[in-house]
Amino acid sequence: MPKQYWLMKSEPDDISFDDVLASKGQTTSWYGVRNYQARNFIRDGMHVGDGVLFYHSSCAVPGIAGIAEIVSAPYPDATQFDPKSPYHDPKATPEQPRWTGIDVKAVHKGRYLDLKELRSHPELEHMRLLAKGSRLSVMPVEPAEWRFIVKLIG
DNA sequence: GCCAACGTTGGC
DNA sequence: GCCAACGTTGGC
Repeated sequence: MPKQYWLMKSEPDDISFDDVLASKGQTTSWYGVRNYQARNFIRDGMHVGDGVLFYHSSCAVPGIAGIAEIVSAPYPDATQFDPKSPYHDPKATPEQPRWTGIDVKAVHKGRYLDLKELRSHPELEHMRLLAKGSRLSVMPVEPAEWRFIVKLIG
């Protein structure tokens, strides 16, 4: 399985890249994805060792905050079973889970690439993130885009 | 807070 | 299966 690349959005007011860097093992459990397309990318596409662009959304300066890595297999997102969680799904059961989580480790923080800069590079004009109306919180990144962005981050 | 774009729900 | 109504995302 060749290494694949992903972009994952987090609201920094909730969990920022720095928060993950500061946490135990620099690793966080990615939970709360409640969109089927995004879920399918996690459940069916992600493997240990895949690269992740950690994106900050719904904040003052949206952009790519750092590089991360998938460090677990996908597993049922525990918050779906928790009635007290905002991510609770009454239709999900442990026997028939509906939503998927995965462990993500922060590996490198370089220069912050804000959205305006991302849009300024012709090399990135076809990024799914930048497509009109794109709202997915988890999406694939092309290897060429990944290499270009990693170079920019430094 | 606004609003465009997209996803989901539910009546029929 | 259609589609209107509603909810959410996320940049600005």
